[in-house]
Parts: sequence; C-alpha cells; structure tokens
Amino acid sequence: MTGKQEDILTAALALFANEGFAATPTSKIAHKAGVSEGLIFRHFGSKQGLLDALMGEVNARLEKTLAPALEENDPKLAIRKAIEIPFIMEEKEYDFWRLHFMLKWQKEYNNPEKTKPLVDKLTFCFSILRYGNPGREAEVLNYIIEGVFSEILKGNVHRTTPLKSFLFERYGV
Amino acid sequence: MTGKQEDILTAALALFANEGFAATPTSKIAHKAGVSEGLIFRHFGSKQGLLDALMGEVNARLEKTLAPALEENDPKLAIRKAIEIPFIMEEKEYDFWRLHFMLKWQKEYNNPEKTKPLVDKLTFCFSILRYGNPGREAEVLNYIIEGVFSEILKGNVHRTTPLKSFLFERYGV
DNA sequence: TATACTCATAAGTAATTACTCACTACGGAT
DNA sequence: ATCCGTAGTGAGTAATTACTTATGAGTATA
Repeated sequence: MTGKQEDILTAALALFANEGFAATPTSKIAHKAGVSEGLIFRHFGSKQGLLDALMGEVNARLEKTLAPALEENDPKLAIRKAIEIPFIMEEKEYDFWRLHFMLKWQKEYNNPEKTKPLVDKLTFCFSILRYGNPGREAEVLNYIIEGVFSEILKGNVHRTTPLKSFLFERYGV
Repeated sequence: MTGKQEDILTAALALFANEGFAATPTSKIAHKAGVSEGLIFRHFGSKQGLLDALMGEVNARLEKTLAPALEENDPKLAIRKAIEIPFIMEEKEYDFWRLHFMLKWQKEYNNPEKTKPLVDKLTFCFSILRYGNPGREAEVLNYIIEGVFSEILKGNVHRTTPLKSFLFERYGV
C-alpha cells in the first residue's frame, strides 16, 4: 500500500460518505487526493473497485467494533458493551460509518447478516437474565443502538449525550 | 396536475427511491414514464425541481402519518398510536418512505425538526405516566420506531411481525 | 377565421463522465 | 549497462448527462 493509494482511499471515503457514491466524480477524487485521475484506475480498476476497497475496510471495522460485546461472557457486561458501541467510536471514523449506513439503503449492500451476531448475542444475554421475550428484547435494543449511532453520525446528538447512562440504568447494567 | 405530470412523478419516485437521486438520469425517468425527456423540464424546471416536488409530497405524508399520535389526548393511547406508525403504512407508500430515509443522510435534507413533534408528544406522555426520565424515554422510543420503520422498508422484517404486540406490552399500552 | 396559449415532442448542445493509452521516471536484479 | 516491473502522469475518447430550443398539435377565445 503506497502513500498515494492511501491518499486516494482517504479522499474517496470523505467524498463518498458526504456527497454520495454516484454524485462523486473520479476527477474530484483525484483532485482531492492530489493525484492524476488515471492512477485511480491503475490501482483500483474502476470507480466501483474503489468503493469495494473502502467497503472491505468498513466491514473490518464493523467486526472489530462489535467484538468486545460479542466476546464478553457476563451477560450484563455484554449488554453494557453493546450499548457503549455508538459512544466509543472516534470522530475520525465517522466517514466509515456514514458510508456503512448510507449504503444499507442500496439493496446490493443491505446485509442484515452483518449485525446478526450482535442480535444473537443479546438474545442469549437476555435469556440468561430471564427476560420474557429475549429475541424481541434484543431486536429492540439493536434498533436503539443503531438509532443512537445514526443520530450521532448525522450530527443531531453529541457523543457525550447522557443517553448512555440512561440506557445503562434502563437495562440495569 | 395532468396525467403525464403524475406519470413523471410516479416514475421518478420509483427510481429515486430504489436507485438513488444522483444515479438516476432524467432520460430513464422519461422512458419509464412514457413521455419525452423535455416534458420533465417543462413541468418541473430541473431534475432538482422534480425531487423537490416529491419531497413536498413526502413531507405531507409524514405529517399525516404522525397526526393520529399527536392528536390523541390519552397518554397511553398516544404511545400506542406512535408504536403503530411503522406497521400501518401501506406497501404502495414504501417508495415515499424509502426516499425520506435515504435523503436524511444528505445533510441538506436532514431535518430533525420533522419528527420533533412526536418526540415532544411522547415526552409529555411519559411525564404524565410518571416515568423517571420522560425526555430520554421518548428519545429511545423514537429510535425504536424509526428502526422498525427502516427494517420494514429494507425488507428485512415483515409488516406483520409480532413486534408490535411486544412493544405494546413493554410500554403497558 | 385568426390569435393565442398550453401540452408535448424530437433533435439538438455543451459539459461532464468513467475509463484508456502512450508515455516517463525509477529502483532493483541480472 | 541493460532489462523489467511498478508507480505515476496527462492528454485523450466515446458515451452519457442535464438541459434547450424549434416546432407542432390541440383547444379555447375573440
């Protein structure tokens, strides 16, 4: 991975995540990255190839982000770590997540399997904690987590919102 | 509003909601609507003007959809009607809502004021019902409602999911 | 009948698009 | 020194894009 390859990826991520994939011309990416337009195609083959490279990184980060909750054995702590997810992402990662959520509305990228491990884990936690309907409970908590995530990314709520403590108390974790 | 104007709006809605605004050429809209491309510009001025016309309709539907919950005086019933929102939309409206949610990721269309009346109403309901933190409670329920809404639109869960009853019980409404 | 106005089209046009290609620069292995 | 593969450029190119314009068809009004 050369320096210019990184520059292209960085520029493309910022533009795709904020203007949209189709709305971003490769010429603009090249200009922002400070490279010739041809270099994009030498390294990534096509505009689509560039997006694919970015999505690979997005998926890797998603897995890494879910890992702490998935690997925690204590059910209460696992739920706590799941709730924490939207609050611990760093601002420099925002564009990755924006791309992730934007693309979920494009059917070729909408893949519920990606977050299924988390829902399964939460289901398991809730069942241990004797919740009446662990599956639904997990589904609902997942909606909450994704909602908080989205609103932070859209800039509508701040990362430091007291919402986290509220959710901890609400679930007794 | 002539028949062909309607045809253009219908075709544009279907394409914008499923392929995206920037990814949809006006030529494709015209072909799908069975009209000449020029007619789009005669009636709507520009491609952007066509989107604006659709968004006007989207916002009108949003208001109409929230109305039952906002106008209900009994707090428990109001919460119930809020929860019902994602489950009562008709399938022929899906594209309107897909467009609504997709465009929320484009900053020029992201307007949290749109759903604020619902959050305010829910806050009021929860405070009457003596919830400890009505504001947070309302915010969280709003995330759940939007989450369910989105997943139904993406086709990941079916409108007839038993989730509705679960939420009714969960909130005792 | 003549005028005028709206609806509609087909054939443009200038700009932009994703992508290609011929070429240079350069570092390392032979 | 020569060869070779990779990084990089800049000037293309064919297709597509949003939008325009000249023109006509239909209808209503004077």
